Order: sequence, then structure tokens, then C-alpha cells
Amino acid sequence: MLSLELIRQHPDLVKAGIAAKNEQPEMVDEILAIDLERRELLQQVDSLKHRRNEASEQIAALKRSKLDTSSAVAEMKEVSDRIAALDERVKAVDAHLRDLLLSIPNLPHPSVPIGKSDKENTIVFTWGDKPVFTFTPKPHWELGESLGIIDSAAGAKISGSRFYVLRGLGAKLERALISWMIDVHVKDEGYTEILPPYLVNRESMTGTGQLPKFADDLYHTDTDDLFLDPTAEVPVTNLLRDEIVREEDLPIKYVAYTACFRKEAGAAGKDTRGIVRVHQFNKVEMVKFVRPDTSYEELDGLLANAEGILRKLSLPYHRSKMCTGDLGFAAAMKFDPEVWMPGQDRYVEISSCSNFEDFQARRANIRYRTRDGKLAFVHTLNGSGLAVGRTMAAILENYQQADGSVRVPDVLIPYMGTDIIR
RNA sequence: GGAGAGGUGGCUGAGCGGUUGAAAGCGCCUGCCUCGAAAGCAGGUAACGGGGUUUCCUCGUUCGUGGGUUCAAAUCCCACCCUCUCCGCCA
Repeated sequence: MLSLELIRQHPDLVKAGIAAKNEQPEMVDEILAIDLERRELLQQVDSLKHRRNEASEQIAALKRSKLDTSSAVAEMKEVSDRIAALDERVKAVDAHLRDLLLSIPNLPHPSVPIGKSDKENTIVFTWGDKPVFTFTPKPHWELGESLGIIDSAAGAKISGSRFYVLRGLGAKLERALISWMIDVHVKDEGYTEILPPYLVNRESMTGTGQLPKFADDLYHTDTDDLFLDPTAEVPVTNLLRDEIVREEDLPIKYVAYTACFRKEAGAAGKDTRGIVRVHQFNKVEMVKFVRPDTSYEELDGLLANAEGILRKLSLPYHRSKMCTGDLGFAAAMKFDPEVWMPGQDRYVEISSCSNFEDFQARRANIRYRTRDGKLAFVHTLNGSGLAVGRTMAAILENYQQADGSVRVPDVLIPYMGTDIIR
């Protein structure tokens, strides 16, 4: 959510930012009109309420001196009726204004390159040497099937398309990755581990920005109006919703594993093979709450933490910087580390690290008290560290051998109890 | 699922139709004291929104949420949500 004050004072700047995200800048004019109407209504109703408050005191005084109050009471009854009518209009206008404000995207940071789509993202740098094979490397779905560790047919039977079953060392590798990633972030990088609920309420989804605009991508329970997490970002960020933290407690750094559930509504026909685009996947997510003046520094740290996992696994990757058109709804700046998949001859997004500045903090009302006693919104950031299913796919493709077996990366051997999957 | 208790400021917790934006305590801030600190003493300390002569003044709203009664609601009534205790069920 943007501050109304910013929209009032710099409407053109806000419009430009919205346009850069390929959204509708006309919303700004609508907001300004409604804001004006709201303020006019408030002036009327507030002065009536002032009168009512004064009259109430007079009536109380009359009663105390046992005098007649009937004429004053009759007059105030009329005033109260007018207040009720105006209050109803204020309520409607407030709701409309709030709906509009919740539908406005965050503004891109001024340094983010303008661009229409992911085609205009830029590669910041590339790390690692691509593995050299004496044979044609296979995609992970072929390896997974021949090794008997990824079973897409079983997933389709028991759930539907875009579901899969892991078996044996495949299941163990997934579990090993989750444990190891969390251990790295906790032991080496100072994050606190969180294991949150997978089902969250409407307020939480609104707080991080999934609602109201992206309901189509979410799984929803009709009986009690709960939503399945599309990412641990949602429950973990909302951990501090409506809270006030102390400045000296910032930054607060959480890491959480959850399963993630996404309808992939707009992805028909895309990535239909393998396990890179599915309705349920595992992810280890890092979430930070920081002082506003430090948030871009903290974004660098977050990227280093996400990419550290790739480096420890010796997986080649590059860092992609999102242009304005590919930032998404809530981010002011975003980088996607993308891992090399030799079996598919392409890079695949494996993490996404964003600074939301105060956009989520405003929606979720997450504040901190400064050392001189004032209240201010924190900045929030999050990044995958990493998407676990895609990490497994990258390991299979990068560590495969001529006979179809897969070496286990060194750091995972203690977690796997073996150095080879065959 | 059944029975009961309860949701009040940064925190604990009083209040149960009008003088309560809300006692008291804790915390925090300022001053005195001190070489400095602690203790002690004195004072201050909610958020959000509107208006203005915009380091301040003023008005309004807010006591879980939403309705209702009333000239007037933290206080009375209704519904819902949440927490705690006990019972039932259950991994």
C-alpha cells in the first residue's frame, strides 16, 4: 500500500511508477477524487459530532440539577439522525478508497530499469563453470524416472497434473536439502527458524499483497475461508502484523520451510514436464524486517545468503535483475538467481529476492519505535533460500554421470548417508 | 462438539450508561541528585483521521470485530472471531 499523502502530493510520480509496472495509472485520479469527497464529508460529520458532544454534556448538567431536558433531547435526536446518514456515506467512501489503495502496486525503485517484460531483465553476473559432459546430459525428469525417485504418473493418479511423488533417495534428497538449507541460514547467517501454519486467513493474504488481486492463483477452503500458503513469505511476514517492535531489535531475520501451493492459473502449457512448475512444492524462505535506511544493504545480504546455497552446492548460476515490468505487484526491487540446467540447456529461476520497502509493512501495519519514541513502518524483504524441488532438479542435471547415476554434492553427504544415487 | 471465564494503551490491569482517552503499576523520556550510574524525588508519555495561523493549536474516531438500544455506550442487548480452563473426540 502506498501512503495517501504521497499520492496527494506527487500524483504524477505515482502514475509514472504504476505505468512502468504495466498497470493502470488512472486509478490515481479516481483515488484523488474519492479522497476529496471523503474529506468534505468528514468536515460535515465531524462538526455535527462536535455539536452532539457538547449537547450531551449540557444534558448531563441539566439532569444533575434536575431540570427539564426534553427540548434539548429532541433537538439532539435530529442531529443524531443526520450523523447516522452521513456516517453511512463516509463508510462507503472509506471502503471504496481502501479497495483502490489495496489495488495499487508498489512503485519501482528509481534505479530499476524500465522494461515491459522479462525479456528486458538484465544479467548482473554469472558464477561457476558449467559442467562438461562426455555424453548428452538428460533432463531431470528422465533421470528421476530411470532412477525411480520421481514419479509423475503416481502424482497425476492420486492428485492430478502438476503433482508428483518422490520415492526412496529422491524423498530423502528433498528432506536433506530442506534440513541443510535451514541449518546454513540458522547457524552461519543468524536467522531464526520458524515453522508456520500452511493455511492462513484473508487478512494475512492481504497483508503481504496476494489479495485482493491474485485470488485466482490461490487454493482456498470454502468452509472456513482459509488459503493455502503460496509461499512462507505470507505466514512469516504476518507474524509481525499489527505489532510494534523496538528499533534495537531490528533487523529481525526468519527462515521457514513450508510446502507451497499455487494454482499456476496462467501457466497452461508451460513447463509441463518435470518438477519445475507444479501445484505443490517445497521451499525454504528467508524473511527480514529491517530499518528503512538499511533495506538495500539488507537486500544484498539476502542475495548473498540465497546464492551461498548455490555456491556451496557448486551449481552454476547467474543473477538476473528484474526490470520494472517484471517486478511483480509488491516489490520495489527484485533479483532472481537462476540456476543452470544442463539437461535443458537453459537457466531456471531458483530464488527470488525482493525489497518491498514499506509496502507490505503499511498493509500489515508492522511498525517499530525509534530510539526517540516515534513510530515508523519497517521495511520487509524476502527471498527463497532456495526453492527445494528446483534445487533437486538442478542437482540431478548437473551431477549426472554417463551411467545415469547421480553424485551427491559434498555438503549433502552427511545428510544423505550416501555419495551416490543409482 | 459441550460447559464456563475472558479479550481495555508499548506491557500488566481497574472501570461496568453522562465528570473515563480511560485509575494504578511496569516500561520509556525529561529534570533534580551523582565524578558517573543505580536508587530516590518531581514532571511527562496512545494511535489514527480531518482542519488550521503547522516544532504547535483544534475537532473527530478508537476499549476484539460487526450490528442494535439511547439525546449519550468501554459500560446494556445481539451475532461473529479469538484466547484460557474443564469435559468429549482424536494424531
